[in-house]
Amino acid sequence: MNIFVARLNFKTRHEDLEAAFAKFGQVTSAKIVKDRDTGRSKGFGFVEMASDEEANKAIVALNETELDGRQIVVKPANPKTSADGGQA
DNA sequence: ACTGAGCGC
Repeated sequence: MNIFVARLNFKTRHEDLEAAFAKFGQVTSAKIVKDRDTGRSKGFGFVEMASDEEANKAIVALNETELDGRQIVVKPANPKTSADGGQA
């Protein structure tokens, strides 16, 4: 289950997401999206969990909650499929 | 160093 997390604190790290979601289930992967050129946090990230149901309740549990001193938005992530071509 | 809606190389 891929999870999209937005409105993160700019100093929040990937391990912070992993720790936050790991409290509700097993986190398979967690990543903070940073700027490719400067390396600064874009303020959002992605979390992948092994259990879909735990990920789902983790979303409703961590959505609009405070993380690292900032309220975050947690939603199911969209597929990375592009209109040009990618995943079929 | 800063900013604050939104989807990752």
